[in-house]
Amino acid sequence: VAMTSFDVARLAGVSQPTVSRALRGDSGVAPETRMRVERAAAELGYVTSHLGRGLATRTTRRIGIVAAELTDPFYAQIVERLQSELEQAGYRSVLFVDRGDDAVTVHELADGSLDGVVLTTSCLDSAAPGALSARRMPFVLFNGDVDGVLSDAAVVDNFGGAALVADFLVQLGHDRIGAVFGPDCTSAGRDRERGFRQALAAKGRPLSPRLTTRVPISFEQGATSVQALMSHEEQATALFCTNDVLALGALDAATRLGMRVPEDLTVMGFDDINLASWARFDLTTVSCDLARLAALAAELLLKRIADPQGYHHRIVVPTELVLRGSHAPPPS
Amino acid sequence: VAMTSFDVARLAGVSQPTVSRALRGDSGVAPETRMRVERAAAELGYVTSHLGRGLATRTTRRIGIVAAELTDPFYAQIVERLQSELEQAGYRSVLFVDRGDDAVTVHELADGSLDGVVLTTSCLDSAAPGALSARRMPFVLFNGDVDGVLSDAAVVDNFGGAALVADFLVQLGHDRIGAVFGPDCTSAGRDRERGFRQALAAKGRPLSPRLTTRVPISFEQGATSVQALMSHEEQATALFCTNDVLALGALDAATRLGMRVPEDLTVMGFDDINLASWARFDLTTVSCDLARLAALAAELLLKRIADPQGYHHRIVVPTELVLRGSHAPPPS
DNA sequence: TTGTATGCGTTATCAT
DNA sequence: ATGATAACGCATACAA
Repeated sequence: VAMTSFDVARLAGVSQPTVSRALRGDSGVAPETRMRVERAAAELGYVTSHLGRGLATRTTRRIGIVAAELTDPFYAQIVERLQSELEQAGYRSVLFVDRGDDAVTVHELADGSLDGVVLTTSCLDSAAPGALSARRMPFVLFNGDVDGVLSDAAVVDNFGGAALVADFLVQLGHDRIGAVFGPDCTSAGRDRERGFRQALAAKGRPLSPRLTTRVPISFEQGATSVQALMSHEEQATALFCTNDVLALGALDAATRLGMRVPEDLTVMGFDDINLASWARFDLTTVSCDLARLAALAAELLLKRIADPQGYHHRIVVPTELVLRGSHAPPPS
Repeated sequence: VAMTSFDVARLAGVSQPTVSRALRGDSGVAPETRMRVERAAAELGYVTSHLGRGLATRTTRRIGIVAAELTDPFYAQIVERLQSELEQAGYRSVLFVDRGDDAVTVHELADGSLDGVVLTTSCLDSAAPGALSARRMPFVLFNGDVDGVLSDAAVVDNFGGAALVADFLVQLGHDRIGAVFGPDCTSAGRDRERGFRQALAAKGRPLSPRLTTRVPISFEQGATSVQALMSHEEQATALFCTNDVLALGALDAATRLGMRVPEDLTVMGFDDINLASWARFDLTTVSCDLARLAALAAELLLKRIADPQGYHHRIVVPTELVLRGSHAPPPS
């Protein structure tokens, strides 16, 4: 079932380059010739070879997406949005899963099989962005900044969003406020933590270290954090989890421990992922229009591919509080 | 930053084919030569071109995964598992999202950029499997059969699993049993429905049409189904949703309607996705080891790629009931 | 063990 | 408007 443009050419009675031109809709092909070629191609079930075209054009219409495990609903959601945006622009997505062990090397991304890369898991000190940059490989950072590398980025107002949470909790009257932070190696994690701490400090309510923990991001870690924090004698009345996945885990653990949310414990998240609005969670959180963020990231990347020399852009998407059912004033 | 094996060859003082051989670990290369080549390659930051290699070997080490939207946690989970299995075997995954509009055409899959395809969304009458088969393109069906096409497939015992649910509900004492079925165009949907109906009929409890509905598969559809079914005067006391995503939607709607699960309503699902075990859902469901199913599908596909002429295999994975907290005897 | 020559399937450049 | 020819970057058969 081998099929090349030569076969089509023979059947249509033209030369191979003419087949290439006709099938691509190149101008300067006689309408009648084009017809013949298209008919021949259809008859043979011919499909242009991706490899042949790629080698000749030095382009692949493929984008690498580096994400965490898709069992993390945050990543499932943004990969879905990125793939959709890229597909609409005629690009296919190659999925690279960063399972934390630095297994995604630059070699895999820079073997000429990709026109560009979306990085969604980069830390401040990650090597990939710098390496891609050095190779002139187009890439964009999704909600992340990296030290010392000029790059395009679409990021959330992480600092401001976290500050909104702090102000809100104080306003509700909470005094014993706890927090579950994610790793501080990412700019998102760092900024959310800083925003929260600074806003609390500004209200004269500095965060107690004993009501604070830092864990890898996962549903399970969110759950175990609650168990740990709630075993103190001085229990928090409100808990800020720096992202929704941790918050959902916290809600789950609270349920298992027989605590009522929000009567016994206020839980707040960040991201407003799909699950947050489900009735069983009804999570009060910080929304940042992830769909728009993905669209912006895709757009930045495609612009970079089209114009490798252009100025770099860093777009910040604003945040807002979404009040649902997981918050309340502290129990009296 | 263009870099070819010729550049490496020149720096190492050898011919281009020698570079190819040395870097691939081909036998018959002098250790000292190999050293020189490797050093030169490292110095230049050379990476073998995927397109060049692909064109020469007629192989790409890439697999297409056709799945539904990743916001469906079932698909997020299986794509994650498939990607992981394929990655371990040295293959990368290209993600194709079937958004229901038949947008994934065979042309996209058969342009020579993929060594094989995993189909997870095929209906009984889908065109893709037959077309891939005609083109001798390796593919495997994930939990699905297709009419009239010889193919490899890893499927769940859908019929048996659904029968387990029927027997269990009857045993619990339920009399007014309802069901939310998915589309009957897939073999999984069809078999689950048949298994459930036949097992109920065998117990002398045929399914009442008024307590039955058929909807596309999504969280939202599961929710609206409950609203519809529960507005009858004759309310069901137990509801079988033919997959967990529908069941989670049902739970969500039940919560919104102020119904208690399982006191007022028993809800059962099928698949045992990750979310089913979260405390906030605690869904009683049918488990079928999705991780194993994904591993089997990947294995079948890789075997097919290695031996295109081999016999086709259809592997059926058994099911078992997982009793959690969403079931109870009917309210008296 | 290594080098030479060729082919993989396209697009692009140049003639005609 | 079309055809001949040369890349694109690699692997492979063959020669040395």
